[in-house]
This record gives sequence, structure tokens and C-alpha cells, in this order.
Amino acid sequence: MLNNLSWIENIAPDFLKVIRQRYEILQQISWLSPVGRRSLAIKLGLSERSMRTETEYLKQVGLIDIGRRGMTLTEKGEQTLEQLAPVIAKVYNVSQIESDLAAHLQIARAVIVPGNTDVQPHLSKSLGDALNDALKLLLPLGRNIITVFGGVTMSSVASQLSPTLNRHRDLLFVPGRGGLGESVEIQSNTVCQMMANSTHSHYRTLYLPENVSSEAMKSLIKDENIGDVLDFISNSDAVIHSIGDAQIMAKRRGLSLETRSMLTDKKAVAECFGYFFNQQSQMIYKIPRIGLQLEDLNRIPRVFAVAAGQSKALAIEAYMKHAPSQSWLITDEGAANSILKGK
Amino acid sequence: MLNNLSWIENIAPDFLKVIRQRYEILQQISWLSPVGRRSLAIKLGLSERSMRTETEYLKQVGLIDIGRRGMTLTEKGEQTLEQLAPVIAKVYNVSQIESDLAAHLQIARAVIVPGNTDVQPHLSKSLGDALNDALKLLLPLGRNIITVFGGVTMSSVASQLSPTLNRHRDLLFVPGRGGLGESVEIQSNTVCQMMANSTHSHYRTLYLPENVSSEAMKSLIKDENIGDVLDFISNSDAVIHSIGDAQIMAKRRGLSLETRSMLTDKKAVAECFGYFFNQQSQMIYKIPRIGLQLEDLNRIPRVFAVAAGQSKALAIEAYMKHAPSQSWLITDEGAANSILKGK
DNA sequence: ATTAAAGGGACGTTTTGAGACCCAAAAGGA
DNA sequence: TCCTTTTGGGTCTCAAAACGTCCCTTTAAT
Repeated sequence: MLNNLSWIENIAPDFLKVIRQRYEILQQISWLSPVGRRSLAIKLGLSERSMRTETEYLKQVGLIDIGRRGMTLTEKGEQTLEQLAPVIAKVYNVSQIESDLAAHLQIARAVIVPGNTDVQPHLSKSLGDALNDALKLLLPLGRNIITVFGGVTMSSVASQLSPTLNRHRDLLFVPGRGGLGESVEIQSNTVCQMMANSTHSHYRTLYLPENVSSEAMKSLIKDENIGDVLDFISNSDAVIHSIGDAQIMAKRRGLSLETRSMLTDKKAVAECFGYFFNQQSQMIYKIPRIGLQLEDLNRIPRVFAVAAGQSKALAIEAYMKHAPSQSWLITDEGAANSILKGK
Repeated sequence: MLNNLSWIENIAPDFLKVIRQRYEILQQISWLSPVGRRSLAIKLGLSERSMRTETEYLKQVGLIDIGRRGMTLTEKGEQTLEQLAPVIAKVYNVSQIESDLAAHLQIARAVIVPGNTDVQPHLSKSLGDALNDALKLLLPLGRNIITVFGGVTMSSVASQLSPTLNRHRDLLFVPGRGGLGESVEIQSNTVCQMMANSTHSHYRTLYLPENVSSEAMKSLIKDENIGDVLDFISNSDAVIHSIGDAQIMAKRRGLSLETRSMLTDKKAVAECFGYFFNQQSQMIYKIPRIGLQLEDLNRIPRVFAVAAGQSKALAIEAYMKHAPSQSWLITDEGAANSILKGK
């Protein structure tokens, strides 16, 4: 019955996009309300004006209220959002557990591949495919700047991206942080190059020394090449990153023993692009580096987090609770079940 | 599950109209294929250009083929049409038996009110309400010329039309035929006046003598008043008529004994605006009169037939099989069940 | 007090849908 | 056979809608 929505796909394929978009707008308003036009537009990657016509329409049909402090869902809007959820889920092949997980973490979508990466390392292939599908669905046609971070997960996923992603698009991969100080095969520069190779597109590199004086840093930023890349990063259309276990990452990133014991004291469980979080999702330490900052992430229209394996469940939950609401999480059953069980 | 389509009504109310329209286009193509753009446009009351954009879209999404001889449904189109039928039915509160009847008679829609008019004469009130709803749904806003015919059914239904029909519209009722020769309360002139009164709108009258020479007829048509009304008739936006039993109507219309026995010989069962049909839907006699002709009916975008009661089942089926495919039939369970049983 | 973010107004540009033609080709009736 | 009708398709124009781009006032938070 409900599963047979193919008629709408047949008779009005373009309506689906519109409906999906309106659904996402409603969802974001539900989570962030009261929220303004501009920040919504950035989150969903729309222009401000288009967002305005959409929201004015939604107001006209009585799904949202528009007040001086921002936009809010009406009673009818909330009902519609609830009605809409299973429909969107069906149309886009979202399983029940996926929408449960996404709702629990308050993010746009969770994609779950079968298995548990901890015991089946080859699952990174599935994760890569899932990421590829997600990118294909969300990235607009035309030019796209994609900021990527490093990590074992990222490097094992990178080779699964397909050249068809670059069809009718012009992808440019840039590294999220200067890569010195980590082993070369998992630093973001390398992942960048791998993704560009897999998709037959372009990439940039960013090499910045650690621990330089702010004077020296300023002159480095003036460097044309470096400055360009930093511009790309702050204007990027999408971000792909992973989430790591705090202790492991602290060690791998070569933090001082002092800092590491501090992290242990404060019960850090998650690491994500240089930030450390405890179980309550509070940020408790930040590795000072040039590149994308946590507060910039809100302004990026599309954010993809790739992290899987039951062992990463705690870390994922710790970070994700405060991740930008437009985030997608690509994970596996091992992590998903563990997160939902502790709910 | 499937019955809960209210989400689409909430999030995109205008989509429903588009979907309904595309459905009707597909349906007409299915029945009339191969069929051309222009004739389709006339049948559905669209402009030729709008029909073109619609059909070009339908071609693009692969629901129809569009060749030199006209348009045809593709395999996918037929599947979609079948999938769509119950959806449209649900959205517009069409019961199973209604869509069965409409499909059997190959008309756009059948509306069935509960009961059997033969034994419950007060049902004409329900029939009138049903007609009123149908008109409200189908008539576009703005000016509408509506040609109406006479008959007992018509006159008993006329008073049920409501003034809200005339809101944002400008209705003009004109009689389908010159009315001399029938008892005054059931001739189309009277029905016209009743409908105009009920809806607080306007009407015209048409009085033409019977059996005049063609010379005299020509000069009559030159008469400004009469000519105007005839113009209205041929350019009307909707037609409302009834269907009668052949024998009864032959008698009421005062046909000669000779003609009546001819009708009996040829097994006439149905009468409709002066035409007589046998059980095989063949036209076997036509009362020569000025006014709307059977072949004009195809060019009228909206056609409503009102006929109910088990006793009229044969007549309804005989006429309806060759009625224009955009027709709506307003009937009751008595007639509907009888028609479908003989199927 | 200052700042950032909220909604909303205004204006010019671009895009799209529709009206109004015309045309050649194919089909069908006389 | 010819001639009319009907077919899809091409093209020009115009108006409405959508959109990009500013700017404004108000409001809440710092």
C-alpha cells in the first residue's frame, strides 16, 4: 500500500525533489526554531531568495509561522512533518532504524550499511559506496568544492568514489587541515588526492608547519597558494570527515603526555577534526591549527560524517549530538545498534 | 496507509490539481489513442498550448509516445494509469463501484448517490447536490456558459444548485433546444430559469416553433436574440442533460404513431436530447430540431449526464457507451448496480 | 552600546509558461 | 484522384513568476 509510491515518481518526478526540499526545510525549522531565513538557506545550500519563496509558500499554506524572531512550525506543520517522515523514508529507501538514528542524533539522515566494521574490515567498501550514493544525491550539478579530512576510515573509503560523480559536475577536493605531523597515508592531503583520482577530478594540497609563530603564520597565509586553498575551504560546498576515538587519536596526533592525561581526566571519548569531546558532547580541547574550524561547519550546506564499527559508537554519539543539523552520518549496523540501545 | 494522502494536500496543495490533470490526460489518451493535441485540449477544457507543454512533459518522462498519427500510451504509461486510478479515487472520495462504472462506460467519472430513485423519489435532492459538487469541482472560475436540457429529472434537480456556485464565477444558463411542444414545467427553458434562480445567475430563453420550413428557419436564426443564444450553445463550457426511456419520451414528445412504432420495431431504448438509441448504442432516429447536436457534444469540455433509477439502467448504458469520454454521469445505486450486473 | 541576526521592502534581470500564429506531412473522406 | 481535416512541430511575443541583489528596521544577546 504505502510502499507503492512509484506512481508519483512516474507521473511527476520533479515533484519529489520539491517535496523532499520542503520536508527538509520543515525538519530544520522543527529542530532549530525559531530560525531565520538566511541561516536556513546556508544549511540547505539554497540561495537566500529561493529560501524566501519557499518559506513564504509554506507560510501561505499554514505550515509555519513567521514571526519577528524567526520561523516556527505550526501545529499543522508538525503533523505534516510526522506524516511526511515515513513517506520520504519510503521514497528514498530509508529503513526504520535509519530514520530512528537520524532522529535520535538530530541530523538530516543516517545511512547504515549491514555488518560491523570492527570484525569485518572489508565493510569500508560498502561505506564508500554509501558515501558515493549520498554525494550523488546531494551535490548539485556544476562546480563543487569539497573539503575532506584524514583518518584511516577516510583513506579506506576514498577509493570507492566513482568517476560518474564527476559527470555534469566539476569537483575540487581540498584538504581540511595542513597535514604535517601525521603519517602520510592517512593525512587529509593524501585522502584528497585519492578521492580526486577515483572521481577523475581535481585536488589541492595544503602543507603547513606546526607550532609556528603567529607572525610567520600570517605571512604563510599571504602565500598565494595557501591563501587560495584556505578560501576554498571556507567556501566549500561539502565537507567529508570522520570521527575518531579520543585516546587513539590523541596518541596518533602526537599530543604531549600532559595533554593526553588531561583528556583522560576530562573523559574525552571523541575526536573530530582536531576537537575533543566528552560523553556529554562538550568540547574540552582543540588542537590549534589552521583550516576549517568547528564553528565554520554550520555554514557548510552539506556535511558527511563517515564512522563505523561498534567500538566507535560512543565517539559518534558524543560528537553527533552537536553536529550541524544538515549532517549525514554514514555508518554500519554495529555502531547504529549500539547507539540506539543506549538511548 | 494509502488512504492517508493528506500530507500531499498539506505540503503541496497545487500538486494535486496537476496530478489530477495529468491523470485525466493519460486516461483520455488511453481511451482515444491515437489522439491529437487539439482534440484532447478541447475535451479537457485546456488551451492548446497548455496541453502541449503537458504532453511534451509526459513524453519526456516516458509515459506516452507521440508519433505522427497522434499520441499513445507507452507500457509505462499504462502501468502508471493503473497505479494512479486508486490514488485519484481515494483523493477525490471515489468509491470502487464508481470507478468500475466509469471504466465500464468509458467516461471520465461516475458519481453514485445511495438508494434507488424508482422507489425513493426524494433522491433527486441528493442527485442535485452531487451535480452541484461536480460543477463546483470542474467549472473554472470566471465566465461559464452552461447549456441545459429539459426533462423531469432535470427539473427536479435544478433547485438543488447553490448560489456559492456563482461565487468568483459568472454563470449563464442557456436552453439546449427550442422548447415549444412540451409541457412547460419540464422544458429546457424552464430548467434554465430554475438553475439561474438557484445559483443567483443569469439565463436566456429560446423559443422556436416546430416543423417550420427551412426558409423560415433561416430567417429565425437571423433574429438577433435567437442567433445569440445559438452562438452561446455552440460555444458553451458545459452541458447538463438527462437520459430518458425511449418509449416514454417518444410519447411525451408527441411523435407520430408511425414513428413510435418504428422506434418499437428498431428496439429503441434510450432517448437523449432528441436522439434515440437501441441497446447496441446505435442511433436510430433523431427529432429534427435546432440547437445542440450530438456531434457538437465532443467539442464541449464538460458534459454532465443526470439519470437515475433502476428502470433507467438500460437507457443509460445504451447512450453512455457512445457518450463523449469527458462525460460525468450522476446516477444512483439502483441504476449503477443494474448496469454493472449486466456487464 | 554594539553587534549579529531576524523579517521584509524594493528593483532589475532572468526564466518560464502560455497565447497565437504558421507550416509540412499524413490520414481520411468524397 | 483531390481536397479537407488533423496530426506534430517550429517560432515569435508577452506577461507573470522566480530570482539575485541590495537595503532597511527591529530585536535579542553580549
